[in-house]
Amino acid sequence: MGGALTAKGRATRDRIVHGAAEVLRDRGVASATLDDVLSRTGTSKSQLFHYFPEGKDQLLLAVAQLEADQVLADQQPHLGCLDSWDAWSRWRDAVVERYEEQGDHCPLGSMFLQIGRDTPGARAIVVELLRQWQEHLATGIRAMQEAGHVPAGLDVDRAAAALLAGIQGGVTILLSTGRSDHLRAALDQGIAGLRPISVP
Amino acid sequence: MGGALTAKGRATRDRIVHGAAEVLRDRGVASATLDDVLSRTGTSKSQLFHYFPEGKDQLLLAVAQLEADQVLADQQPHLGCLDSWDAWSRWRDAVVERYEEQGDHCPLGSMFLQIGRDTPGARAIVVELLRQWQEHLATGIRAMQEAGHVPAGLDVDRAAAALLAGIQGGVTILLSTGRSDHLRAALDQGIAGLRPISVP
DNA sequence: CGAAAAATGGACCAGCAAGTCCAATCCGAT
DNA sequence: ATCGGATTGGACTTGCTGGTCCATTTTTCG
Repeated sequence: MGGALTAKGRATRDRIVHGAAEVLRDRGVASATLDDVLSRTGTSKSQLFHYFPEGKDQLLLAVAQLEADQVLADQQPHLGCLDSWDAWSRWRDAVVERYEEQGDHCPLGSMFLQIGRDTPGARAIVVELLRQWQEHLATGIRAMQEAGHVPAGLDVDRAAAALLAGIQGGVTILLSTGRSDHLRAALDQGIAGLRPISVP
Repeated sequence: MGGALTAKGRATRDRIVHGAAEVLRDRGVASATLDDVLSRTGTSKSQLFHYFPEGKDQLLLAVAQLEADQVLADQQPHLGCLDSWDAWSRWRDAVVERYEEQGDHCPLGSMFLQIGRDTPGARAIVVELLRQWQEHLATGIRAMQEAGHVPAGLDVDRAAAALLAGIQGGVTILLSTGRSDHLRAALDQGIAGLRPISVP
């Protein structure tokens, strides 16, 4: 596995990972089998185990990483420049749209049930995703603070944490019920909480 | 299955369901087998399939219902009488404590990955749980409103939805990271959002 | 070119777990 | 007591799925 990977090999490996991601999206983690992946990607078992010697878990981990990267990528460029109320609003819409489109499957969430949350690699992926996500939010809030749009006294990290929790929960509920009301409410309230108190 | 259940039969059925719940908590849904349940409860396969003719899914569904009921029960009596700021504070502490103790497993969440979210029964259970939960919150907010502790103009259902989303997300993050910061932040901010704007 | 390394095909294996079946036993009602 | 239905025991079947193995082809590189 070291560095011995030709261009062809890398291509095959990528094909397997991406194909596996598709299969997991379609069939769900619980019922997706290696043979599904093989037939979808037109590869053989020996190839799969050649590139993922540790088997299914290793493949799932690779897919999890792929999906994790996608989560933040799908929120760009909005998430990267939260420096005006308008930008926050556009980001909000992007988040709602992304998860409404995603439908009723949760590529990342399901994966950790299968792999086990305490696997060294698995936990690291989700922790790192959450960290980066929250950092982006905090950066945005600080930018607003410096521009005087958000009260200076506001606890940035706490606000970012609460907002992130609201999103997570909103998505969870969207997955369970098919309705995005909670996600919208959480986003709106989270953002509203940043605004300075309007003195009548 | 109809009404033909003697006292002994009912006892056995209950023993199986509760034993299954224990096994799922210990081993996790993914790796729990029917044989685990049997050896834990000292029953035989024919008994299990006698009381759950539709097999494993039916058993999991029964366990899911059990766990769903437990979620709200564990928040009582606080959740039922959210009529003062002090009561809200006690409820908050109860929620945090409950989920900190629960550790890193999510009996309900994991179950739906296994059963499939679109199973007729599965979705109904979680939807009903969320509905009741949110209703309790809304009732509490309305009580506070009538007592004049919460601004009359506040959109109760929206606030309850956002708070519920925050809790869900906080718990999700607690499960993933082991830290309860987000849950606490979401609860605090959600409750703080109810308070009237303090005019300096 | 030619050898070594990488990539590939696909048959095969092993184990496990859900579900079936039938015989044996218990229990309540007549 | 006894008859019928409820309950129980546990061996057996069946299908699937992750994983192994080795022969073959392709690529790389001196």
